[in-house]
Formats: sequence, structure tokens, C-alpha cells
Amino acid sequence: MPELPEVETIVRGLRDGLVDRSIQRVRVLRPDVVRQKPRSFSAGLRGRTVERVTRRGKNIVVSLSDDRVLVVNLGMTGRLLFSTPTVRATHPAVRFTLDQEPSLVFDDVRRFGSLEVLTGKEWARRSEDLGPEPLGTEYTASRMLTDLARSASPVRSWFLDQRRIAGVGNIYANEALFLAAIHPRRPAKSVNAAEARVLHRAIRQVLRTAIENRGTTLRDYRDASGSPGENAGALRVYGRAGQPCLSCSTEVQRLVFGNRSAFFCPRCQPETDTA
DNA sequence: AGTGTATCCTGCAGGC
DNA sequence: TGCCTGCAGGATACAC
Repeated sequence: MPELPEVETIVRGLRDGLVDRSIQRVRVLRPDVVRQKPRSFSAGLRGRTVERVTRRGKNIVVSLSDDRVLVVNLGMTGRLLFSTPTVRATHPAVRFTLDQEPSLVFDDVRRFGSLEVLTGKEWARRSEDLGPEPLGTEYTASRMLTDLARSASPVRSWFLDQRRIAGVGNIYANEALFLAAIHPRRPAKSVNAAEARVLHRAIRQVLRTAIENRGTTLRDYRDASGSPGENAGALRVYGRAGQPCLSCSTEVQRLVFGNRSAFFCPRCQPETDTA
């Protein structure tokens, strides 16, 4: 569900209400979303104060006193919500009672999400396994080209691999490839320098626009206040199989590989490399 | 080493 | 109405 723009929106929405709050009580209602024993998970959080709320890839990173870090990955349907009378969790998995109202709840229908308490060092090591932040100033087109050149996998699959680039998921991978006129199944290493420049600009553009629109809500995604995002109307190919391409009116195609759907315009994104 | 497939889980939409 | 199938924004354990 949530990709970089959705997680960024949630993080921004959590900051004000969470920084300087202390965690008083943790109730694990669904142990399978917690990656450690519920007792040690709770013990690692209880009594600690929130110092920062940041994002790394698709992870929400809550930095706490005593060198603890709560890392939340939302999976497909996870939400991290301030629990107010108007915002009710439908599938609460973990509840956090703070020193002030409102409390915080991790809600997740499918329970593919995960929560974990780490030390700062453990988190730093984990973070090294993630690729660069696509919106970072140091992420250049030439860096992207170098990384693409190392992989023979389909470029859409390349985007989804968090070790290569952090935070991109299926929606924005497909959108960026459409903007760059690159077929989703083309080998990553077949993307040439000129195409990489366009693709680099495209992924950053797509992610920035989605952040401005507060994320894409297709079904489940909500921000920390329970509000949906407004980016769905900005999507050009994702989920539009059978509908006309917005550039050329050719039918948008759906193709399944790597267990995920890819959406593309066969005319705007020919499979044969133009390289 | 790198890549593709199967699996975790629930809910919803569409076909019959 | 109900039953069935397919599908979903993610990550990961495995087989090759």
C-alpha cells in the first residue's frame, strides 16, 4: 500500500503530536505484526520519549530516548493513526498510550506490516541495506545509471528492490516508467544514459507530486489523521488496463511478472530497446 | 550472486 | 443471495 509519498505524508502528520510525548503503555493485540516477543517489544518502548519522527524508504522511524528506535513498516494495509473519536481503527494490532491524548494505534487488515524496536546502531546497520533515497540531493542520474547497469532484472522489478532504491513501490515505478517511455520488462542494464536521465527526472517528479497530493489512496491508505490522499487522479497508467493511454489513446496493457502487475502503453513504451 | 516464484492475510469486486 | 475466482500499494524465504 504505502510507498514513499504515503509514508512521508504519515511521518509529517505524526511529528507534531508525537515529538516530546512519552510512551506509557503498549498493548500488542496481534503478536504476528511485532518482530520480537511482545514483552520485550513493549519493554523497549515503555517510559521512553519520542525525540524525532523520520522516514527511510517506506519505513517510519521513531527515534526515542535511551537510544531506542521504533521502526514501522506498513506493508500493504498498515496505518499508523492518532486514535480520536472520529477515527476508529478497524483492525487494531498495537495500541500505544502516550502521556497525552490522543493515543496512537497501528491498524492493519492484512497484517503484512511490521514493528520492531532496535538500538540506534542496529537501525543504522539495517538502514545500510537500503538503497539511496530517490529524492536525496546526492541521488543523481549518473548514480541511477550505474546502479541500473548492475542488474539484468526487469526495470520495474529493479525499482521494487529496496536495496537498489529505497521507497519506490509498484504504483510509482509504473508511473515513472510511463513518463520515461520505458517498457517495464526491459532489463535494467539496457537503459542507456539518455533514458536514465529521463527516468531519474521522472521518478523524482512522480514522487514529489504524490507528496504534494498527500499520497495515493486506492482503498486503504490513510494519513496519521485518517484522511485519504488526493493523488489517485494524477496516475497516468497504474490500474488503467484497457483504458486509453492519456498520450496516444492506445489501450493500456497489464502484464504480470515478479508476481506483480505492470501497467504500460505498448505504443509509448515499446519493448524493444531503442538503444 | 542474482533472479523469479510462492507465501503470509483479509476484504472486495465481478462473474455466474 | 451466495459461491467462486482473482486481485491488492510489501517483504521475504526459498529454489534454481
